[in-house]
Amino acid sequence: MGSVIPRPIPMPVHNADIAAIFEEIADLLEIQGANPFRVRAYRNAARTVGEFGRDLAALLARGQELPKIPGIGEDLDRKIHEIASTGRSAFLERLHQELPAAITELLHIPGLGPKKVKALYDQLRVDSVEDLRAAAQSGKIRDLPGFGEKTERHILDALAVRANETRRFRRPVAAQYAEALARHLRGARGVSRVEIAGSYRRCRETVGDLDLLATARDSGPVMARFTGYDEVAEVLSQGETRASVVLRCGLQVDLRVVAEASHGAALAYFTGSRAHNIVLRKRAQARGLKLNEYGVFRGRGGHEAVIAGDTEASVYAALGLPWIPPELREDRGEVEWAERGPLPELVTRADLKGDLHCHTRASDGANTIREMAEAAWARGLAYLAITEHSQRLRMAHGLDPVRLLKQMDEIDRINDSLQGIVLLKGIEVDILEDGALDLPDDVLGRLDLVIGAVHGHFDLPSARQTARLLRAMDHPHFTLLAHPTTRELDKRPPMEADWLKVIRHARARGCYLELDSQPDRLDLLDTWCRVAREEGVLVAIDSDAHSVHDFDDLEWGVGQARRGWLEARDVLNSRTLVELRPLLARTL
DNA sequence: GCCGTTTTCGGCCCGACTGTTTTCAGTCG
Repeated sequence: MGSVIPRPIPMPVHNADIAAIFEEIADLLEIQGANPFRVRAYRNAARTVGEFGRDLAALLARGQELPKIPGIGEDLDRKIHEIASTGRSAFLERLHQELPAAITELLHIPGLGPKKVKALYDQLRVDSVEDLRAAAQSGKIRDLPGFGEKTERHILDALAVRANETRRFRRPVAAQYAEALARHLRGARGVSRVEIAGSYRRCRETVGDLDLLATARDSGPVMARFTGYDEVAEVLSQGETRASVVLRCGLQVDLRVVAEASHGAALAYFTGSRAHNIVLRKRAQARGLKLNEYGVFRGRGGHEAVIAGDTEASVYAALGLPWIPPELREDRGEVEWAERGPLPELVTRADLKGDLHCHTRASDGANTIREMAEAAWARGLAYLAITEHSQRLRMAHGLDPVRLLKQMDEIDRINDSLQGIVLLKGIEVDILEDGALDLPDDVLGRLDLVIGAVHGHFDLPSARQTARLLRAMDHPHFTLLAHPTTRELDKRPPMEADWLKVIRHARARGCYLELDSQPDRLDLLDTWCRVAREEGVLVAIDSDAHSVHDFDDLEWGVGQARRGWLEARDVLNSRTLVELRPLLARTL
């Protein structure tokens, strides 16, 4: 048989692919010294497209128009069409003829920006990390104009660090370092408060660095206490009001010290996001005001008068806005919303009345049913669903019908003797490759709720994955889709599926989506939480606890839900047990 | 490249720190 020449199959193009192309165009234009605002237009477009809730290529493939997206004009609209249909951009390919493709990786080395990268390329033909290392090691860089011995050494240092990869820290891990350091700084003389700002305060699932803000009359003592902290491995920079260090764990921490009168403006500024800050500043400018980390000012030159800055609320008020919760500050339309009407009253941990997903020793958990019930009760929960794995997950000791029926009897007995908390009978049943469920109907029908979950075949083509999930939801006893996209941070990307279709199907079938609070899952993702809310599908914020300690993870899930604009009423387990029961009964 | 209750052209967020300079450009957040 002759060899078959495979025809190129067009890869599905996702918003992230379009964003990556725009980001690369921005990098190359910046190195070429293009108009910085043109560069920014591409970067903004990359961010907005990357975060956009609907898959743009899929939209276009169905013959629909692109929705109006702020920052996407005629030209970028055309480029999105091109990338969506071909997976490529002719403009990017033209740029690649002018500059080597690998050169953009040089921009990611700390200390090297577009100007220096351009100089290295023009004068030493450096166009890759390997070239850069060779040039630095042979001492050629120090003689370039604008460079020097220190720059050369910093490049070598950065390349050495790069070998162990700059990593982001999970929020709970960052929390341990952040809280301890903040406590340490609060002990400095003259410090009235220390707060953790940045992406940490915005409840991002991971943080790249920590931003601490201290309020003090005199910055000296707190600066000294910061750089002298015994976990500091290196001081990157240190001035009067600002310093950066790297902790031994590799986490970078930036500290800013401001006066009491600037506390609110500085807290807003260092909480970000950068895109949100830019929107606020433009808004200030449009009102004849100036906003910076010291306050809101009216007037110019030597006649500036401060009109706000001591609290965040005063800053927002000066711009004609209500205070916006940090979790919403991503430039995803929050300022427009704040202007037009009330912002959502975001769900809090205290709103959660129960938890619909946990495991015990019967499958892969560490504790008994009673221990889990008591731990949940101690954390203020009034109901808890026991949801073991099903038989297919042999490794997790999944339950077959016989063991499940036995456990249901056991739950009945324990419920009789429990005070203050009620156990619900459930299962985390495997959704098989074809969308069938891993246990027989008559058994599933006897449970209070059925959580369906994908634990294998993660990489089916999008259409098949979607069909699999829809079929599972069609099952008459299906209640809740667990960790819907199955992503695990640093381990497994979200599955490919038509999530809008999945969400709408959940709505049509009267079932729900889960936000799994485990720190490396935090799945449903924030942007899809928001779509679920808009589509009227309730989200259950569950711990997926495998031990009594894991109920504390609910805090991380709530943070993610807040980033997804969820209010208590959008959350299934904000209901009391009496309100919940009818919602668990499938009627559609 | 985008955008318009000042504008279809001319704007586009702001400040700290470092290193290489000798008054400031580049980088970063």
